[in-house]
Amino acid sequence: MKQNNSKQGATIHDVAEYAGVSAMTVSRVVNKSASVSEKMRKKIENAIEELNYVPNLAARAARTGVNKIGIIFSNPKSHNLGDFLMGAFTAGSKLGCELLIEPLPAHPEPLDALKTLINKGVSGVILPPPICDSLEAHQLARKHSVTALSFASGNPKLHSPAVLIDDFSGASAMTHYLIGLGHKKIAFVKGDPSHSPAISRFEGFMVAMAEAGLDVDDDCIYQGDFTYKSGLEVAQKLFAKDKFQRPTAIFATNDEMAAAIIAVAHGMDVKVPEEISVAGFDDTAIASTVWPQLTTVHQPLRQMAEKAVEILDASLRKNAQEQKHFVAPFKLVERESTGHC
Amino acid sequence: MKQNNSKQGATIHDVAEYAGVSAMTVSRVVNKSASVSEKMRKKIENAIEELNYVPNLAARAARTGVNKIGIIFSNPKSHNLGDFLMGAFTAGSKLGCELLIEPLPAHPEPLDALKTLINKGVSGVILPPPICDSLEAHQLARKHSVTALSFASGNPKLHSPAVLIDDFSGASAMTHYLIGLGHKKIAFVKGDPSHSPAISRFEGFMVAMAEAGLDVDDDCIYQGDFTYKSGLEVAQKLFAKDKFQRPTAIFATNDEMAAAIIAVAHGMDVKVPEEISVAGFDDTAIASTVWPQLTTVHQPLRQMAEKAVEILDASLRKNAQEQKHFVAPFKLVERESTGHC
DNA sequence: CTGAAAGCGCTTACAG
DNA sequence: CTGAAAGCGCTTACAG
Repeated sequence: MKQNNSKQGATIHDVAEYAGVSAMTVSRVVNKSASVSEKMRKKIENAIEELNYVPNLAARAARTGVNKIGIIFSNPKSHNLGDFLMGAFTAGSKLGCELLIEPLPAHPEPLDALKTLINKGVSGVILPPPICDSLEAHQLARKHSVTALSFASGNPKLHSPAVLIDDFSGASAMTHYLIGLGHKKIAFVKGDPSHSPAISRFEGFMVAMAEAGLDVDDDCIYQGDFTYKSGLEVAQKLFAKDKFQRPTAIFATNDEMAAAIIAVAHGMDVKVPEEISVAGFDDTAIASTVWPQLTTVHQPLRQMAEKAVEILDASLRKNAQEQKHFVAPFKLVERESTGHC
Repeated sequence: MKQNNSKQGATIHDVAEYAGVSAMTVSRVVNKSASVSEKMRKKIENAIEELNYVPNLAARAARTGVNKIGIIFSNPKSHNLGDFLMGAFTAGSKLGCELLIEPLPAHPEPLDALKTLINKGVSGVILPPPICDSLEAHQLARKHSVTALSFASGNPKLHSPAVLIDDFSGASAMTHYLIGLGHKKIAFVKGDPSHSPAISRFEGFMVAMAEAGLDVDDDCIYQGDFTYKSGLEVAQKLFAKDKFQRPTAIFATNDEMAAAIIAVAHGMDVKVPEEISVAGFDDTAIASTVWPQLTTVHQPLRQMAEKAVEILDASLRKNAQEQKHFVAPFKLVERESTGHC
């Protein structure tokens, strides 16, 4: 069975011949694995360009072994798993590394998931909240020479790689947006306090309100835990209030809670956004499922996952000169759940 | 950088030596690519077992080229993408084949997605509804000798491979379950009629009702389109009815619509399941997000995706004696949104 | 039915 | 800094 490749693809030898050097030197340039004279590098880079050379990952892997990267994730039912996996696997197949997924719920202790991955021989591992903030996890990884990358942490370790968004600024931007719409009395629903991004988002909200000279009453701050159900409970308290006492906008730390608030509003005949604006955070699938669709802060999970895999892959190669912390841009997504006051 | 493999792993030569044959013959046994005498096969199979031999996929790919499998999917925001990708990539990495994902929304015409994949050199492609039911799509694939697998079609082509659940029986089982709970007046929300599973599910409902000798009033059948919003609209009509005229249970063709119905019920102060039971279909993430959590029919997407990739991979190898149609078992998942009448 | 040889495209020592 | 040789583990012709 022959390879069914339309572009037959140039090999390292084609490049070598074209540039008039040995395959060895081409390999060195491609992998940045040793110094090559400026002159040769130029010639080779030109040949690569000209011949449209792309290294054959399978051949490389046959010689080198595959780079295994572990991924721990907490919630198999989460609404953003699809995006995350898409990004991770896109990068994985581009770079030719093997991805091992380890769901947290399969283990009694979170650290066991990491141990399992280490035993399977990973060279790096992606850690989401809250395990990305666990010192033990980082120590365990380091002990086994496994690079641990904090993913979407609100509080990344300085000495280890991280991919994240600026949660503080994201929340601040959303708050300013609501204020810009004329809202003065804005409620906030906190997330699970053990998740570091929840903290940063809350801080972003508070600081933005202070910047605008707006007070935040204690009774406008609700404690949620990121679940839909907790959003339901918050909404029930919120809408039990007299209409004129109520905040005119509510900003929830994630989309699931915001979606729940909309659901309750719908049932209590409170019009969204006419009577109350509702904003979420993350822009997961549920944000565009519910109606009215949620105004939220988009977290580019797909690109973030790609980047995380790239960083971990690079950290194992010689040319590991990648930046260690990658802060992805968030984006305010204005949909139908928010409006003028 | 050495491969960081705890188990160093036996090679084909180790197996050959252990069995006292040539590597060539081992390869033949492993790949079932040519006939080998019973005696040798036994010896070799024993050696493989004994040495715990697993073929090195990278080395194989270096020689053979990778098997590329295309995946078309319709909705990047769908709630079950995560499960699906997880299964597909699990199988992909186990079998050493490359997966190319092509989102439908990226193309003006659905067929363009397929053309793109064909141009990229896939040997097989996974087609979800509704494109799996398009004759043109199958013809196009066949014309380019690409194997097209229908995924979760309600109406798979007999001559081409398919992975699906028995939607008819799933819907029937759910209907019988509701009837068993004492419900007599059961409403049904149809799905997008261009999706073949929607049809089968409706038929399953109707037949089950007939089997139980229960009438289905025309005004108990609602037309939805699988979206949350359509569920919202159905719910508004439904709950506008007098309490004593209303059905005591409603069965929606998918979870999103069922979730919307619960949301409206919540707001109109109709207790679920005390006053109305709500059932969904698919068991996607949203089913266990909402509260009360949805009683639904679980479709094992992860395993189905794995199977689909396995079938497509096998169809390219010599030992393509796999069954062509794989019907995965559905499961009735009883949660809190349904109860006694 | 079985095997010795050559090669997939790349990289790792080893020389210069 | 550069290259000729050998080898990663497997499979494809080619012989017998």
